[in-house]
Amino acid sequence: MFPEVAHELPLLQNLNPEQKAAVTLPNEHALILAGAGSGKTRVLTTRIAWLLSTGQISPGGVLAVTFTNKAAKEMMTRLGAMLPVNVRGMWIGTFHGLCNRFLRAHYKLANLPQSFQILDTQDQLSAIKRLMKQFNVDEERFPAKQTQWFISGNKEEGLRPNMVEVRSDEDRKKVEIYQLYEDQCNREGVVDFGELMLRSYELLRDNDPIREHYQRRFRHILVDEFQDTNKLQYAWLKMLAGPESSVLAVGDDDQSIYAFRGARVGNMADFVREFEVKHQIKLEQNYRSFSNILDSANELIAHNKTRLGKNLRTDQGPGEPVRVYEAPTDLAEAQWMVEEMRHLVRGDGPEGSMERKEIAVLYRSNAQSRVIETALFNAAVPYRVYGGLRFFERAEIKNALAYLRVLENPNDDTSFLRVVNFPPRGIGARSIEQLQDAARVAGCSLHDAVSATTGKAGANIGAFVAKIDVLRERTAGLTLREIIEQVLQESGLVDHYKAEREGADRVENLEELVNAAESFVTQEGFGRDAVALPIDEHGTMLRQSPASQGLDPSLPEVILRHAQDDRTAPDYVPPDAETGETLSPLAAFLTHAALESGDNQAQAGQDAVQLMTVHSAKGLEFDCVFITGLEEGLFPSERSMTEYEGLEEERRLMYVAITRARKRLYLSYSQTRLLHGQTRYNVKSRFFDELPEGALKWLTPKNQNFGGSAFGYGSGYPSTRTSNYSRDTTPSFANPAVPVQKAAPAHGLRAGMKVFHTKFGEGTVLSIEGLGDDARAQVNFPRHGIKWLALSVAKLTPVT
DNA sequence: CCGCCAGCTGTTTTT
DNA sequence: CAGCTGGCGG
Repeated sequence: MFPEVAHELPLLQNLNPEQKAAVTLPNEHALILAGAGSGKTRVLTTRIAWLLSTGQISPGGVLAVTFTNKAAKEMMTRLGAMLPVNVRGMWIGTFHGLCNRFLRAHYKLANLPQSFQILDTQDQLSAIKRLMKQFNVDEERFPAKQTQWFISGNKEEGLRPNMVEVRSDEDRKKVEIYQLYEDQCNREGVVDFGELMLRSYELLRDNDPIREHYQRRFRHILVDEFQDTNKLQYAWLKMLAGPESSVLAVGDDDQSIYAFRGARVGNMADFVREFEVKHQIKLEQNYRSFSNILDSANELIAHNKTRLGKNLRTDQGPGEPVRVYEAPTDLAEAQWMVEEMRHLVRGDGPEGSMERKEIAVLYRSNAQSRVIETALFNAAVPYRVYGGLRFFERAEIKNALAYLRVLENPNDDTSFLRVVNFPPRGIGARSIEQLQDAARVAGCSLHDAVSATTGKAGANIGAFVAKIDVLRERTAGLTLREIIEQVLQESGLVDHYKAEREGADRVENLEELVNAAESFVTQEGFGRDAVALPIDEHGTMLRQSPASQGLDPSLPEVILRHAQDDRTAPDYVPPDAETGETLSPLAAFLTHAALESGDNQAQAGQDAVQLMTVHSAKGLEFDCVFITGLEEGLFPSERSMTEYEGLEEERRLMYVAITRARKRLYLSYSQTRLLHGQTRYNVKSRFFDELPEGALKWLTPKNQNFGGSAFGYGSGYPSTRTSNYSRDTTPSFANPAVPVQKAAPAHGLRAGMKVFHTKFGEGTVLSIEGLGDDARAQVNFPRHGIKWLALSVAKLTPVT
């Protein structure tokens, strides 16, 4: 089948010209600049479906990579709905998930045990702490957190210890720790997230047959959220893309909000240059929001200097104006919001009632959720907070997993230490230290060092190890469910939490772990996350029986034909090519737990208002969105304001926030906010000055001061108490010039003001605290940095 | 060895 | 304000 025919495929119906162009691109590198709400995921999945159904590629030739499991799952679901193809056999997954799959397949070449386990961020930190203690590294000078950041940062740059540039003694020490950490991980047979990526990259780089095989295999590489890729991920993609491959990168530079964790928007420009990209398509048609919302987003983001350039448009009308609200306090802001929501849900607004789950409250930092939660709770409005600990990160779950990991791999010292005295069994720091010394001398794991330890100190530990070893023997041959049940019992975890006053939830979670394992086995089919390729270490593919290729028999003939040629698209766990050894269900489940940390909160099904940070809202959409705390120092955040780059990222963050809304958008801020136990006086965010006045509707007068005047809830509905202002609903509402009635503090300073100091020169007020003689201002002086100044002493004069 | 209390430190997050 | 960590006392 050829493109002319393909154009008639039902797949391509209802795509706009740009989308269609993107979906049917020739097999060459391409960059799709996909604006918010422009149907990005649809284009990606349709592209894959189109390639498959026109016979241009077989399922095994596709590699599609995302950042989150959620995105990967969505892609597979949507693809599965479009084509009767077994999506599990394709390489669709997260960067780390795919690297895991790759390393499992080539564990020998990667120098890893077949059942290597993955350290999450917590595990990594405790491994580093342990190591630093052991080597007497001064934790004052080298905080473990900072060391962790150093190590992961370098891995993400693709740098091994010997490649890190050393510019000071401190650097030298850090590199030394980095090296020791690597040795420790290798000894224990564990890898961290960065290692999954880095080792995959190096294996591809250093092994020609392997690289060439995968390059030949993956003729189509599709990358989602390309603007979020870091240096190593980019290098990895470059390594996988062969002369015959075409890379389709989809991204939006305006939605790059993860620079703080190593994402390089510059990868987009590099990609265009280094891959000699021939096709660049902009998806600017937005299917999500009304134009008042979209115009606001467009005008705001236009204030950024470094952009590839893109403007969203919509066919929908202006819709409602963007409502702006100023509150005297953070509590008042929250209460107003709750009141507003009740109207929306009750349905006395213009467009009928709204579901609670279609209302989202966004904020810059998690700390802001507290006041809002209080207000919602008091008003008995159901709500759900995103963020916080995910299922597999909870302490009780991590403890259970640690037992399981020690069963699977006795050399996993991190896990060993986590549970050696939990539940408490009389093993103290003293005995553990002894054990660690013994292990270091013998150059073995803690587990193996036990037999060498003698005396009283060793007795308890000996009992522990014996218990683990017995458990390992006894659970051999049992199902995953049975293994976990046994471990939960025999470890004493369940009993321990049952005895605890508030342990009921934890016991429940442990039971939930059994369920999770059960559904992992039945639904997922164990080990499917760890499908290895039937290829030997010379890069020779091993032939599979067609029946085992996991293909739906109802597939279009053309796909089947291709699939039969493709010997590397199985959907089951292939054994090791030499020994026939395969990953145990337990090891597979542990991998799953590390790579997919699970949902973060229960009661997902309930119709509840959604609370989350702007970051976690990325990729989601809601009928109604409240963006709260739009204050200088909060959003944009204080820390970002010193550098221009930082401010641009804050602006992109705001852009992401605005574009989450479909129908209704509220922006609010408060003059006063309780932060770190102190009242802070804030001014409204500069972002307000960057929005189109015509699209906004101020529910409170601009710059209103709340010095005692009666303050009504400006809900915008005629039926409720309103302020005297802004009752009309026309989108092009021009704000009347309201006289600024200021009861300004004696010093007359506000955050955001430029001031002059006789010694430090000109600076910007970041915040003001305290009243009267206690009043202090935090001022950022370009020359001298950020200073706190007592206003009764320092003479600051405003600069105009 | 366990529990308590003082002191500190507070963006954003996925894997 | 609050949650967490680490140090110290029982």
